[in-house]
Amino acid sequence: METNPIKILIADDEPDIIEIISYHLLKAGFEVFSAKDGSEAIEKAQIHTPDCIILDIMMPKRNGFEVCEYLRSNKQFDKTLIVLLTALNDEESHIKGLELGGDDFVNKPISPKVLVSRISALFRRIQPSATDNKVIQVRDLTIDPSQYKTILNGVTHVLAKKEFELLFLLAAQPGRVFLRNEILSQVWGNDVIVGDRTIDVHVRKIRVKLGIECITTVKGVGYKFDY
Amino acid sequence: METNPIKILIADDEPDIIEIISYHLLKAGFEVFSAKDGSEAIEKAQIHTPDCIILDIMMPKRNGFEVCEYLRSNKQFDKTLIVLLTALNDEESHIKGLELGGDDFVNKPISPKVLVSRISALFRRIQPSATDNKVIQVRDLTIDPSQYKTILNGVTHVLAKKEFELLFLLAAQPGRVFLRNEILSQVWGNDVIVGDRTIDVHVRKIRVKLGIECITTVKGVGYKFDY
DNA sequence: GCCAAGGTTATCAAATTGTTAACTAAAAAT
DNA sequence: ATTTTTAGTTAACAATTTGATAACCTTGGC
Repeated sequence: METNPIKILIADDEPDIIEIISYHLLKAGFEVFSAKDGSEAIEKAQIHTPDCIILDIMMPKRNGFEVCEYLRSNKQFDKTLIVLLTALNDEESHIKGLELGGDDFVNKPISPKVLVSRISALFRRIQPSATDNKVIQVRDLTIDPSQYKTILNGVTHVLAKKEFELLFLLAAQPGRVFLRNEILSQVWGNDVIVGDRTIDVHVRKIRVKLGIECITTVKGVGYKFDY
Repeated sequence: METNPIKILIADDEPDIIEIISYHLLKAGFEVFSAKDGSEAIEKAQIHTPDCIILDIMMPKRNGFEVCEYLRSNKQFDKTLIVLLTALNDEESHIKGLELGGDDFVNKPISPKVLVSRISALFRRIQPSATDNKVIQVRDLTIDPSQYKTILNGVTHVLAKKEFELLFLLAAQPGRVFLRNEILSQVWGNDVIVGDRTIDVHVRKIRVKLGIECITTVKGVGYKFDY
């Protein structure tokens, strides 16, 4: 899976702030852009479509509130996190910032580490859960657990639940041999007791339905996905 | 869709804090539960499965960090927002709280209005699809949630509320299989207990009313929209 | 040939879903 | 206020699909 780095734009009129925060963001693995005022922030945002924008509220040209409002009126930045940063420590600004669509509001002075930590927490929350089912793609075979769907060469093959789960288990680690015991505990669960031939029968059904040799028998050991 | 109020659990050993924050949360339309220590927080969390938990860090029995860690080790609370609240104002706690899985970390004293505002911002961010009422258009089928209206091939079909909500849920992510549990919690809500056949009956009504094969059964798993 | 391991098939039981009708509660109409 | 309509739910039963097993077959090694 393609793992482009997460892009963050930081807009502040104090070069020192930009420098120190950029440093910490880079160290945390983000890709960083910067802007020195509100207008530049909008320009850079349009160019790079960052995943997160850190906005100082008091900036020349256009202040943070204005930039935030502009971004939120644009569908392009729907999913862009906005972190507002300010030396003002008043309740009104705080609430205003959040109501304009800010995702976080942080008072200066702020430890760069804490800021990075907060941003990471936001990303963690909005990212689709890591436990989400992942699509397996091998040559012309697609196995999609979120749809319980197996597509071979453009044709959808409908597998029953157990068949699908068995295939998915094996295909998740192509080449690896799964012992019969492993297969039983993963697909059937630990407390279920089924007979010796059950796995074989299911393997057969998969072979028949897909019509390809994708599950290899390893005699005396188990089965592996090999395609 | 499901319009049950958002549930928030607040855990703090100072009754005054609970009272004032509860007041503001209730005023903002949330349903509020409270706990006076860490153990009670966990109990109440298990009973009510709140959408957000506000945890004071310094509490008797189990402190906020411990509760946070416990919640995060439980899949049941995957999607539960955790806001950590503390009078300690040190960088280490702040980072620790976020790394343990907290979604926000707020220093006391905090204006209740600001706190509510922050929580609302978090919900706004994580529930983008829950609030957006987008029209779904697939071939000659239009599903318009703003009007609770389904148009197939120019003809308007009137679906009842639950029928419509079920169809909309599935159609919002075509192809994706929704487990029966997911459907129940999305359309009927977490607290409602309905019988096994209820979903089937509603699916049938949709099928009959629309007269097309748009909902596919995935036996042993759930249903998906496929048209 | 004999044995062990796996393959194949048919069959039956169990699980799951589909269908219909009836009941209840709420909303709308009279 | 009463009746009528509608939506939602449930129960009972039918239909279907899936899963498991037994029985038998095939293959390869010794």
